[in-house]
Amino acid sequence: MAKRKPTIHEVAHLAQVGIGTVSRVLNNHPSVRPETRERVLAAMARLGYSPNPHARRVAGGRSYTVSLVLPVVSTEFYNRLLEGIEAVLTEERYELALFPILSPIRLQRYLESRSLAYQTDGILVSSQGLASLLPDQRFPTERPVVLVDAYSPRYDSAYMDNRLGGRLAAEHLAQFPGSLFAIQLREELDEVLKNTVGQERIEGFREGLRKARRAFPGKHVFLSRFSLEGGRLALQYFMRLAKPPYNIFAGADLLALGVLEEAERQGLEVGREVRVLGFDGHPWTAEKGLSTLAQPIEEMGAEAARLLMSRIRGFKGPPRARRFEPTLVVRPSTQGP
Amino acid sequence: MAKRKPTIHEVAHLAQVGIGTVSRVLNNHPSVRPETRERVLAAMARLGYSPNPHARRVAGGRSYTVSLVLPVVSTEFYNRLLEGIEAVLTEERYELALFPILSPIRLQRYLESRSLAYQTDGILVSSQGLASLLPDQRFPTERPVVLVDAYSPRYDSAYMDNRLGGRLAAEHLAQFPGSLFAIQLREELDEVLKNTVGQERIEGFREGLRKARRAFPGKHVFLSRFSLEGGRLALQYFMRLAKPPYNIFAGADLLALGVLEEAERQGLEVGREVRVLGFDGHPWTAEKGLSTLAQPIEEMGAEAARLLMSRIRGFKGPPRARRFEPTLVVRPSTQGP
DNA sequence: GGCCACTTTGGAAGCGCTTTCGTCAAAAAT
DNA sequence: ATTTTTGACGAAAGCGCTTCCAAAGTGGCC
Repeated sequence: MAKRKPTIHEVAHLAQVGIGTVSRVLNNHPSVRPETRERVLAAMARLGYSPNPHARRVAGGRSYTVSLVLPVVSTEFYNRLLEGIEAVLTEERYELALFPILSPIRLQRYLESRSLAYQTDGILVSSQGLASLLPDQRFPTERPVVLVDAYSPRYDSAYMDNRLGGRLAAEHLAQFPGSLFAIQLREELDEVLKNTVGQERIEGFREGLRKARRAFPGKHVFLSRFSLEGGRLALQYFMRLAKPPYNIFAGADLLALGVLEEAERQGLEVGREVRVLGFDGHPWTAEKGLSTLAQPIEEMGAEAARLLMSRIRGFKGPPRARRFEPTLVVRPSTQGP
Repeated sequence: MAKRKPTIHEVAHLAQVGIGTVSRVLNNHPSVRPETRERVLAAMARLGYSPNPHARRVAGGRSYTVSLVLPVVSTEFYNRLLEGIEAVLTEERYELALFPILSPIRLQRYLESRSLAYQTDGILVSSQGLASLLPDQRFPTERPVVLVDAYSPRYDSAYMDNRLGGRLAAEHLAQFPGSLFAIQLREELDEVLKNTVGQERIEGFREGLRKARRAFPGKHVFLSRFSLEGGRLALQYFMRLAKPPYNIFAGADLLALGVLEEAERQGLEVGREVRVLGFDGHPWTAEKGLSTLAQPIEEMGAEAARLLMSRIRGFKGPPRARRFEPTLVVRPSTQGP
């Protein structure tokens, strides 16, 4: 009963043009007169037309689809990353297929799957952990690969300078009296999928403190999973080590939030006795008054998508690297109430 | 340079048959003589042929793809669920597209997307949280929907009887001396995406204890996120409430593991002073000696896939419900070392 | 005014399959 | 032995698009 979806022919008929012209409008081909394009677009709107992607694919010999391989970890992070990627792809009339890698086995299976051969014109691989699992030689199929939130000299990469973030954290916190502490993020996933961001951030922090000539003993680092509880346990641990004030660099916003909660429970005044700085720049940090290192995640995603599209279009140059910088956002949690 | 992939024509030529016959072999059509089928299969193997899915789709007018909408939570759970689903789909020569819903917004967007209209012949929606977000009237497109790990009278459902699991836990733990405790799982995600499994399990537990005439005050329930730390904090909390032995029903294996770790730190003997029962039946519970309520997750996934395939094939009956039961697996954590 | 070089357009060919239709031979029924 | 039914299969007709090619239109320039 459901009436068939309109095809390119109906649109062509209604707009009084040939099917070739309709197709050209669909693909943003330059040689269509503006007024013709208008007519065609109007006809498409009238009919509620949208192209059948499968037909496009078989005719065009391409999939018009890009896939994203991602570990399943921080949802908020990926939410934002996807925003950026999709913004670009939509413009390009491309679709996105997600491949959440829940285990190394799945990555293997994905790489070998027929999906790759047909479904995808290019592949985005996110996270250093997954990137390091990529085969050394060359990718199984000839599809271009771009790394996002990861770096390798062998592939185009769009990555975050976590080390710089650590240094900025150090510069900021070093100005306050009291001892310095850090919570290092340890990824929860499988060994093989583990990320290196936690380590990088701490290394940068250490580097910055050295430059500022501030003491930072090894035991002042608390290793924690990505969880609220981790932040609470960290503050408890720090309190056994030293007296206030505490200046804490948390490897992630969620950890910093845990610190805030625990500080309240312990009756410590945030911004004076406990200063804490997060990492990520999630929207909710604003309302919580949490200082943080904001990451331009969407921009990073968008740039990765652009790099991939240029490869799909045939770009052949050597691997390109795009570095993104976190920026310090100061809020009450590190400047008093 | 990459030589073109072989097509159905080459296979037909090599096997000395018509292209129609090759297609029939591909689709398990009954009217092909076994020896002919052999010849065709041999030819496909020789050429390394695999059909172009896009061409199938445009010619067949179907997508040969099913999509799974899932919240991103417990990785291990979904890992196993996917095993079951894919086992069935592979047999059916179907593919699976994943739609991890990272936020309610994304669900909305997905339901409205063109993807649904073309990419998918049917939809699996997992988790009660997502299921309850489905539109009340009817699904946007006419595609069949099957719920997995969720129940609704309006859709075919394959679901786990979590309440039964709770009752089994109660029966088992009630036989031991000492007080009874429970850790209730609270999902971490957005309010809207939250699951009800934690609540169901505890309700069943409560029910079972009532039947066994065992006391179970409200404060004996510790509410926790899905994390190792949650289990540790829970045991600390219970220790403030009562003396050993503790008989603990943890709403998830990971929480139970946290209890085990904390018990060791506190010097409590597992199996005598602390008895703990998990939920899920993950592979690693065996090596940890953890008693658990094993869920037939793969079977549930497979059954959901079957329900969906039958709908895709045109089955029109009223919604069907398939209930799956967790089974008690007793290990040292609840029977002494 | 006439010629050339673009620009714009219509339509046919083809992408690799599924499916329908008709044929032919073998099996079953008369 | 003849007719009818059935089963196996080849060939052709699409599926809805992209793209190529040739034709028509447009303007600039001498």
